[in-house]
Amino acid sequence: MSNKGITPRNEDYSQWYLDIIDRAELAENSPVRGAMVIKPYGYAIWEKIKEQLDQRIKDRGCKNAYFPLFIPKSFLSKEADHVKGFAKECAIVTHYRLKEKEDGTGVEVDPEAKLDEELIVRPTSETIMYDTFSRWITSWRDLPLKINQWVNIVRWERRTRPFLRTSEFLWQEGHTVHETEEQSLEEVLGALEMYRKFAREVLALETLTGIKSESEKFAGANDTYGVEAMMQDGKSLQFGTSHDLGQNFARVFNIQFTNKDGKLEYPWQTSWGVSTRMIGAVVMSHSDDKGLVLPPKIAPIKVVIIPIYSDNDKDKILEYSKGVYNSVKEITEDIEFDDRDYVTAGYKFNEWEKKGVPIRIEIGPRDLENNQCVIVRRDILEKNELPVSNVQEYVENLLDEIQKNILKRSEELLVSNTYSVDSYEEFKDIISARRGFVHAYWCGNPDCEEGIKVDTKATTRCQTEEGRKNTGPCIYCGEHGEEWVFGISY
RNA sequence: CGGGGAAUAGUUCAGAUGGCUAGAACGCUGCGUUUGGGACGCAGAGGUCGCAGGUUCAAGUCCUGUUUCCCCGACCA
Repeated sequence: MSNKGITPRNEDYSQWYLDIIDRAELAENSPVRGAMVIKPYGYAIWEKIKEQLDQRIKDRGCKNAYFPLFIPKSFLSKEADHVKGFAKECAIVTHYRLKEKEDGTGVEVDPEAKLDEELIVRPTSETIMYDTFSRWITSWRDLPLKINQWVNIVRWERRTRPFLRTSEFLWQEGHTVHETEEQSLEEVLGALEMYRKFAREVLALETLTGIKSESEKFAGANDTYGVEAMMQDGKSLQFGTSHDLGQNFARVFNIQFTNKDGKLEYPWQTSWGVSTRMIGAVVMSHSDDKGLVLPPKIAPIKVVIIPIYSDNDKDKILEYSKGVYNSVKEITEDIEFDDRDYVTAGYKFNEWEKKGVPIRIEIGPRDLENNQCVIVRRDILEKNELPVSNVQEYVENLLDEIQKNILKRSEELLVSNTYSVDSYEEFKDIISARRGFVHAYWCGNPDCEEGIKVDTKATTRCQTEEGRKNTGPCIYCGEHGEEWVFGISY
């Protein structure tokens, strides 16, 4: 299918996903919406992301583990606020066996095999992990405990959108337990900062980080912090969170430890996660009319080499370009040699651009003659001729340069779509005309927040550290308020 | 869960007022010519028109029911 004429501001972003996802046809009558198949190319992007983030998580002292997919219903009943946030959108296992239908037309659920206690397919793993933690932790010597897992989770969303909201998705969830409140707060902010830096350095995304309002925070947390990226249409996309859980879960799951003074205490906990939504953020932030633009650090294929030949010079050109291939391969393993002879060169150019491959090297008769090659960079689609002797060094620098340039564009997008307003009129004008991030004063009253949402569709995205210090009259009611960032969220 | 729309080839769709032996584009297969920006010619394969009833000499088209999908809200990462 063609993807010609896609504009970055076109809200039908699903066109950008053609190379990386597909849909699964699930059973008839299934209420599951938006079942997502991640294609090999899309999964390779995820593996790149995963590998680099996993290293950073381990550098923070976390160890990877795996906890069960199924959570006993009673676990979710323990934390009242927590269950309020998830109970309504869970998949529930009620039976454990099928049997053949008597008329021989297939299988049906065996009514004899009803579970005494239903199992919930994890929407997040706090409860199942903390039940175990209560047995792992007895002494201050067991702390801090830092556990991470890479798993799938299920949330029975009423409305799904490819990559941004699917009923099943992949993520990483980190869970830490600490002796003191200070240590846990340090962890919450540390994880948030890890995400912010990861977004900048690997995904080439400038983000806004800060604390969430009461209505936006995670059910069961004292405070939630978020990582917000800005899409090209000015809408905001939250792709990561970090929660200060306080002692809420420790109390209900009875996690206790004996401190250095011999006293029994509840520890302080955090949890934080990012999901496949990150891929959505990358795609929607960087892509252009020709397709994806992937930052080199997460591109499954960083360089593609396209030999251009006719029958009479085929062997010579293949041999020559293979030499260039071998040379570049010393820099990166993520390289593709596209010698398919059943599609034309123009078709290949287009195809690799659609997939967002950062660098393309074209080699044809002219290059063979001049001992050169043609290098095209995906981010700005600039074409250069280059002596083959310089290829290695040039490619290495260019990958770096592309990564930096994409980040720079992301920074500029965020800066140029960030506004400060004092009046509600001004607020409404900017939100409706440009969306973006709008700094404004808000008194903290949920009614004002809700009123603003009803009027403008904008919600509080987060409050930055400086924002807390800036005060002024609430744009909605005029009462004393602090500065918050508003935006329209995906 | 509210409000709209749609269901016909692998995909996107066309088939006013019933006449169909159901089409197009792209994709797919074969042969040949091509290959520096999505190549071209020729030949082919591919559909019980979402499902179930009904009206009619005749239903993709009209009626009833049903299911699914998409979009917009509410809810959420």
